[in-house]
Amino acid sequence: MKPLRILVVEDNPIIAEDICDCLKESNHVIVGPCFNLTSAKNLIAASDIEMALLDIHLEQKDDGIKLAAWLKERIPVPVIFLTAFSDETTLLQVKKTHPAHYLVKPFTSPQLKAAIEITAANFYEPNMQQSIHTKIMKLNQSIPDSFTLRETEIIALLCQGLTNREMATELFISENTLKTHLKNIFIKANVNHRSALIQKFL
Amino acid sequence: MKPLRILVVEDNPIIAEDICDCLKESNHVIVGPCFNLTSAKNLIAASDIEMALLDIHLEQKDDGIKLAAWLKERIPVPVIFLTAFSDETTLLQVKKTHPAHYLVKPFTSPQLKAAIEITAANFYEPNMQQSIHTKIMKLNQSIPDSFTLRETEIIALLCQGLTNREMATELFISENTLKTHLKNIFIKANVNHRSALIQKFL
DNA sequence: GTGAAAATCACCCTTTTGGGTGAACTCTAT
DNA sequence: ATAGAGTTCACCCAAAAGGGTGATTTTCAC
Repeated sequence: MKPLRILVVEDNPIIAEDICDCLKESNHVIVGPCFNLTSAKNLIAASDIEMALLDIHLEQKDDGIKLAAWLKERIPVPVIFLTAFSDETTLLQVKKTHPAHYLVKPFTSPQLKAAIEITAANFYEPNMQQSIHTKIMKLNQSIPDSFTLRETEIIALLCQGLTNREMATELFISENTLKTHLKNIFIKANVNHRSALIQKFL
Repeated sequence: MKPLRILVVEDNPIIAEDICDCLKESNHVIVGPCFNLTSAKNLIAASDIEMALLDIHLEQKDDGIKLAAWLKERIPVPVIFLTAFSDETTLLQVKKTHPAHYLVKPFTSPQLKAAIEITAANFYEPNMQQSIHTKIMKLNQSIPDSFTLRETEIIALLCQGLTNREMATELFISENTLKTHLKNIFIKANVNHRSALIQKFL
């Protein structure tokens, strides 16, 4: 897989070393390691990072969580927490930051590697087609008149930013037919142009 | 947290028992446990599940992955893999299914609990979406000619599915001016219609 | 086999968008 | 002061999309 620039924030030097060794094996570029909030923020400002491995307990008990929240506001980057804390209170805070992954210490090198791989795949190789279908199905349950199979296909293509002609070609139907479907879709989704529809699904 | 109906697929009875004990502690409803592909599919058909804990190695080495792929096509449900396999080949397959979490055996009860909590939060308490402005800024770094302030404003509105007239009204400028901006945006983003633009950002 | 739903297609007409050109009027940094 | 970037606006034309009506064929459950 493509090497990523990964921020490492871990105040225990021994664990930090382990993490860095593991990252090096996978050919990732380590940003850090750093040991507290301020140096982490400086590092983030200085380098483009693509993933963050954060320890929760730094100077304060919840610094890692604060950092994750701060990061979330600024850069769209997946966060993996690495922590010994799995108590209810911590978890409640953690959940709010919607981390990509959560590793409870002690963890093994394969666990870390797997977590990084999965996270990277979910974040950087999203399966667009799939998720649109999923969203349509979800919406189908809440809408009185649900979409037919053909209609969901068309919505999926539409959400990829295709024009009517492109979609018609893709589906081997005439542009007129496609427009008919589109009209029905708009009525069901209660919108009157494609942008609004895309906005609903994407 | 709200109890979830969780499908458990694990062919090792001892581990299955451990998992179920852990789920019971957290007040979740166990669907299963079951031990192979077919019974899992039957269970899924019979009951509405809200999460799936899948062992990868069932009868065949990759049954869990197949099940996850099958599930993904049908029901929008987060999947957590529980497995001893963390080799490259397995991981490659796993990544394609975009699981919510991945636990390498042996794992502890707190690890499992944390994984479930995080997964549930990510899936059922959806994260506040990254502001479009943030995404634009991110894209700005990778684009030779970056967007101006006014342009980012317009992109943000466009991504909300507004028409030209609506955007012009919103920004107190004429429709012609808006169109000029839009033209520039399209050139910079290298697209030739709004849907493709939205798709790029949303 | 019948009826309903889904999918296919053709017109027509209006509105919206996309794209080209040209031109002011701010700012701001040199 | 002035060059350049950014914002504002107008006009024109062509292409695409939206919306209405009507009709035929498939498909599938009853």
